[in-house]
Amino acid sequence: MTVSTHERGREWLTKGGLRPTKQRLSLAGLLVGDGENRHVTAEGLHTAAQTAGESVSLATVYNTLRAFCQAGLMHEVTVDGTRSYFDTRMDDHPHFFWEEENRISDAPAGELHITSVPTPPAGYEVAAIDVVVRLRKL
Amino acid sequence: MTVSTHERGREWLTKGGLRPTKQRLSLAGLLVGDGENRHVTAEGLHTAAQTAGESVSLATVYNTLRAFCQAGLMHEVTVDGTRSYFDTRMDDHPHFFWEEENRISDAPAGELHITSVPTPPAGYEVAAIDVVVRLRKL
DNA sequence: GTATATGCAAACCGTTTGCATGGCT
DNA sequence: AGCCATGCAAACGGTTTGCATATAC
Repeated sequence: MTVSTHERGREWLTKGGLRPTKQRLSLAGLLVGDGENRHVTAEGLHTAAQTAGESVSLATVYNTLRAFCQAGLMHEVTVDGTRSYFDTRMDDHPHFFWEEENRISDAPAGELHITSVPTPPAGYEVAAIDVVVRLRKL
Repeated sequence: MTVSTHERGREWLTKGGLRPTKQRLSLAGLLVGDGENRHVTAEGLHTAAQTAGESVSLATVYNTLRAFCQAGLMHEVTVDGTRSYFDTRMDDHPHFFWEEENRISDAPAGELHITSVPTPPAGYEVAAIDVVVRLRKL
């Protein structure tokens, strides 16, 4: 388990052309170690690292997440002005935002379809379409 | 012009059940005085008020925008973690986000259609669907 | 008169940065 | 050896808050 987790993290870093330092391996392991997509906040990932006994400073978590995004390994998702969310899944897809838990997750595939994307104004292109489905407890 | 601007602002406040103080009338006039929808940041509205010769403190702009939202007169739009945008148009509609100008506007009506909204998980309802089309200069 | 809105400045919170130290290749 | 990542703490920027004053009803 630990072995494959680390291997996966290491491969992931290699794919992004990033040097496999101890902290990056720790964080990469937490993010992609089990092959699932993950949605984290910097704070949350920092806590997860502490809990796992890894020593990574909060500043490094921020820097590392930024490096992962620049390397094309992750995605920043904006759903709430007060926090940044980072997603390991790279294709453009809709998210659920659980308002009372301050949490995001992928919206079930195929349940939301966008037809007829707006024509961008002259001189502009559509960089991405962010879709956030806000969920509220009944 | 000035007269009808003020009247519109006053009516708008009344509709939200808010006391028509001098500052609220100023801001309401700037927001809905010409009957158009507006997308503002707190900072931007504050500057607009200054320019118009109205004296409103930044804290009051924030408090007032929050009051307008709570009263159901406006909407907060999240497109960028670093700033809050407020929209006078109340129906659920997609936005353009102009990345290099840090500005939002309504996406042209009818050009984006969402079919088959995701089924909310048991115990939850869909509060809103936020759609942001990010535009980048070519 | 009473409740509520305003202004100011200070607190706040998530995020970023400067700089010295330590690790990777 | 040289470059780059890390950690810490301090700076940062947008937003909120506490408290005294002023205003609407």
